[in-house]
Amino acid sequence: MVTLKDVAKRAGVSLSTASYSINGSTLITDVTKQKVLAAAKEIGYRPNGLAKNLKEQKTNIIGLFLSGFTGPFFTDMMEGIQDVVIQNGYELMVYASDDKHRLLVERYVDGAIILNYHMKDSFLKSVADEKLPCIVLDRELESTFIKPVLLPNEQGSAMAVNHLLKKGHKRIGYMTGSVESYDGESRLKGFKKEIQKHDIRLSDQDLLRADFTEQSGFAAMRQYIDEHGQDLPSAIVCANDEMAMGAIRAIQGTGLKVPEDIAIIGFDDIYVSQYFNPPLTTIKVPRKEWGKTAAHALFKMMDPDYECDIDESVSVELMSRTSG
Amino acid sequence: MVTLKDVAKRAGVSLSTASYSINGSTLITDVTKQKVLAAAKEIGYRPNGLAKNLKEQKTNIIGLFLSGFTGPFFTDMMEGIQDVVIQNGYELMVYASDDKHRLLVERYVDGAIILNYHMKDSFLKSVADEKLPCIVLDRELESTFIKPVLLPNEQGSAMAVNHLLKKGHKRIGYMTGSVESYDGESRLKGFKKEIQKHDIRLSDQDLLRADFTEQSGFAAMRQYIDEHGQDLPSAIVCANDEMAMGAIRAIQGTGLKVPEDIAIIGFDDIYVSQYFNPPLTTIKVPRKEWGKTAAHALFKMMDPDYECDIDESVSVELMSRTSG
DNA sequence: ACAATGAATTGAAACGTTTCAATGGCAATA
DNA sequence: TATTGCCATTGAAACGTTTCAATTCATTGT
Repeated sequence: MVTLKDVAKRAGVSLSTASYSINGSTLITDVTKQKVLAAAKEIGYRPNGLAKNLKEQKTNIIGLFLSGFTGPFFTDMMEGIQDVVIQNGYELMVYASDDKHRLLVERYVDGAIILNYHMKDSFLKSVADEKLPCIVLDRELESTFIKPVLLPNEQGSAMAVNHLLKKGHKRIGYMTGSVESYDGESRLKGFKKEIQKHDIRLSDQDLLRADFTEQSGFAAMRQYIDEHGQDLPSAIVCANDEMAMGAIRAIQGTGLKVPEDIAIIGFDDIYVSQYFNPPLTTIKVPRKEWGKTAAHALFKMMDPDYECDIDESVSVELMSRTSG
Repeated sequence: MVTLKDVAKRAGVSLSTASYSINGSTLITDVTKQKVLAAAKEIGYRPNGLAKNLKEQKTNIIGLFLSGFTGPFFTDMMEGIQDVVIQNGYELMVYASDDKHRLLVERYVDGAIILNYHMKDSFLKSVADEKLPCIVLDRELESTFIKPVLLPNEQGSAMAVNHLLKKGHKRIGYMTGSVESYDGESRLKGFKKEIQKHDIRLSDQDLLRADFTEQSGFAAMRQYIDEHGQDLPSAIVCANDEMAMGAIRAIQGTGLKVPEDIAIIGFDDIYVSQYFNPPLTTIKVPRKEWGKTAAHALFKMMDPDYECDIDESVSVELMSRTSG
């Protein structure tokens, strides 16, 4: 491996001069600098990031920690984060883990954005510190070195409920996802709150549980219809679009019509939703903006004087299409 | 920052004993080991990955280097790669860059999978070496430390052409993406080859160029129809599904019908395609398997004795739906 | 009782950088 | 000519580990 030492030897200067030259210090004369640069090029020198990081106690990398790459939801958000991170002279590295979270524990990053239900609150608290501030996107945890940037899930659910009430629905069901998901649980909470607010009774029977995938939505709905025959709500709100799509397919499969027999509202407004048949009424989440906001918040933690150009807070919007 | 030194001091042993204990060496007695582990826990010791990596000249990280996170295409592939990488005791880190590619140059990874048209062949050649083998997914470059794992694009295009010929089409157009894309160009090449093989004339006019996004497909098609009025091919093959969907929307927008007036075939079989209206006929790319194959190939380069459990080669399949 | 064996522990070098502090040389000033 | 001050360069320590080689110490065999 070609090291700075080799470059220095070749250029006939000391190690430190070589280092200064490579890093463009003003101390070094141009002629020496050129000599070093030429030598580096000749022997194909590449700086060793690991050594540099060890010395500087800093990687210039921001980590995005996910529980998995699955689902169409995250790419927009990554783009948003990436934009801001690059703009600040850092790199973004995306990482999915369910167990040891090594890259976080072992300080591979200068800051982290967390959207990973596999990480326990206590784990995050033990890991976040001055040199490694964290933004959490999936829990309400807050401390000196941990700040949440959350979606207005409850508000979104309320929008969906009100939309349906306005259309005259009297009995509204809900399909929720896995319990581990913060977004899932807070969407459910918002739904229940708004239902109560309007003095509507919500029987346990009308609360379906699936796991956010389309398949699970399909299966849950199919089973629900099998069990409760003709005694169905006239509308169902789903905790995400994929389950909504699964539910719709299940309903259609039994000969019922959406939205005529059962209206369905989703959440997220993923790309497919507008093309689905029928086009999905849903709560739009501005994923890219969410990512940007998170990244800005992170840089603000890393540098209290940091100036965000645009720090929009995350808001949510009802897309009224055909399905509900 | 709590270091191993602190742990050693606290446990009343030497630095090296502490290190051996943490790493579970059999040399150390259990009682000492426990003492060290307890001390580590008490003061909240976390190993410093950077220091470790520097010493070991190895990160246990595999990098996936993309040009961007955009588009629905990549998540499946990431999953495939992730599975294999984890299974081998490594971590996967995903990274998008268009310029300096720092994480690759500075040896942050032990191996790399490349799908990034921003990286020049010469750059890759200069960067790949014994300690950093590369799998390329987007070019035919091959050397001792670089191996390609490619999609059978030409074969896929041929399938599409033959499918259309069998349906009686005599004049088939093609919508291609940006020139930088290997997949795009080889799909085009396969199309031309198969067309020639059947002695069909392909006028330049019937070759549309867009940039792989749905919008660009829409725009290109719209303009094409505006310009060439009634003189249209009866079928068009598109280099990916997104453009196909854009093209279909443009066609439908002028009152024409798909597939009755113009048949459309896409490429990739992204998730949306089956739900599109009309459901998209397309060439299915097994993205997850592609990822797995690439990862296996990489580990084989990193260790010639590496045994893959399943090393399927990548194949492609025509999904005959409604659009073409 | 003493050397030989072996196990447990430790000292110290190394990984490739950055950067502080020290050095050397040279021109300008006195 | 001797002193000052500046500038370019260099030596050496440090970052937190791992691991080879050396050391200590108890145990065994003779």
